[in-house]
Amino acid sequence: MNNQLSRHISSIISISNQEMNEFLSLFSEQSIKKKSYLIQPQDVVSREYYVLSGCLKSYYLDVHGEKHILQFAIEDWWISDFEAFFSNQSAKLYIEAIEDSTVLSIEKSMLEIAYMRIPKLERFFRIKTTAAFVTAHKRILSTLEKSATERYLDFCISYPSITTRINDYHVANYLGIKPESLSRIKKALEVNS
Amino acid sequence: MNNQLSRHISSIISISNQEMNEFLSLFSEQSIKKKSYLIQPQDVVSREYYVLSGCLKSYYLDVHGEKHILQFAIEDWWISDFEAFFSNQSAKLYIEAIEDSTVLSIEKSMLEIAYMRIPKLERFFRIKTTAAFVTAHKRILSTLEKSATERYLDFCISYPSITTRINDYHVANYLGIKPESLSRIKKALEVNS
DNA sequence: AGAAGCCACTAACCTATATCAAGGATATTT
DNA sequence: AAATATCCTTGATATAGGTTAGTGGCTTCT
Repeated sequence: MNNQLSRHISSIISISNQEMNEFLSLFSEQSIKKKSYLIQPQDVVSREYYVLSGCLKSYYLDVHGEKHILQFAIEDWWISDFEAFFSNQSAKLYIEAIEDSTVLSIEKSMLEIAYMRIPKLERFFRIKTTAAFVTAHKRILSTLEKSATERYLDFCISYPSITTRINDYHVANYLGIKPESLSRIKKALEVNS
Repeated sequence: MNNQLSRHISSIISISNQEMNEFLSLFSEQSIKKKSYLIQPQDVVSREYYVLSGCLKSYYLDVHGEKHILQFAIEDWWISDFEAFFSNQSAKLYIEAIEDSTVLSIEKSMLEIAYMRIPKLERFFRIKTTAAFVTAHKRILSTLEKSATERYLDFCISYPSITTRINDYHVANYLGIKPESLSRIKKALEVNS
């Protein structure tokens, strides 16, 4: 089936070819055009997505109309409205493609069946979730401790492949500052270098 | 062995008495006095902790000497320097008791053995980690979207049992503001109520 | 009970980032 | 290539929260 996802899984757990094929058969592939949505608020979130190519973002649109980006996802990353997916709530987030993208997705009920048939998958997703949890904690610490300038520099270092692909206002939304402020921050950094 | 932990586990997965006892036997119990530490920076973090009673916090002390609280933990919560624990790095965080507390702890190598003998535990910790991940994402959104006043009110609603037990400067450290600011915020809230 | 330290509050001033407004630069579409 | 929409930059002004400093009231220890 899909080589990219199978390599991704094999890098974390060992699993027989038969089990791998059985699991991969539960995924379906879809293309999504830039600026269109995989998920919008109120949707039932029955799927999580694995990115084969392209770039997407998940964000919350607050009552003032401000976007707040929770995560970006490029090749080999997983994305969904995880709160809604795990808790069977309706979506609060948008998942939007910021480049033409291709994703694989699996439905929650299929995933539960897979957990029963192939218990090792619990381990795979436990380890993936643990890494995501640690990343989220790092981001919390970063916002508590650091100035917008420092967070911008951290972002550029942590996600160089994303920084160069997306517009600055996405980065500003992620950092929790206004595009105008990011512009000023970048200007100040140029002067000092 | 320990009833409290066994109830906690049984609320999430079903597991035989024998497996439960085998797992619980891997934990050791310890008491810890208020203001003393389970973990300090540079420590090897080989254990994660389950709180039986009391209250602890995990925090990062930045280069300016500011504390930034990542999490509190009261009865039935898990706490550790998870980044260090999962990645086998030395600690960056302090875990400090803010009340006299009792905890159970398990060593990482023991946990790995338990995963092999009782694969259902992968499921238990996957589900716990997923919940923690979702909580962390909510906190990230909260800091992106909300003012300090709103976050303070959210905190009081989300963790009423913690708010009443700890000093305000802990809450300020958690919210990412100064105790002086929290004091002003509380005063402003009184006037408007 | 007295001393010491800790914690909450207040006030005046300071700074980083937001807000509002406008213009210029780059992409994208036709 | 022109037209249009997006994106970035800049300036003037506003504001939330930080900083510094002082006071007084609690705890906790002896």
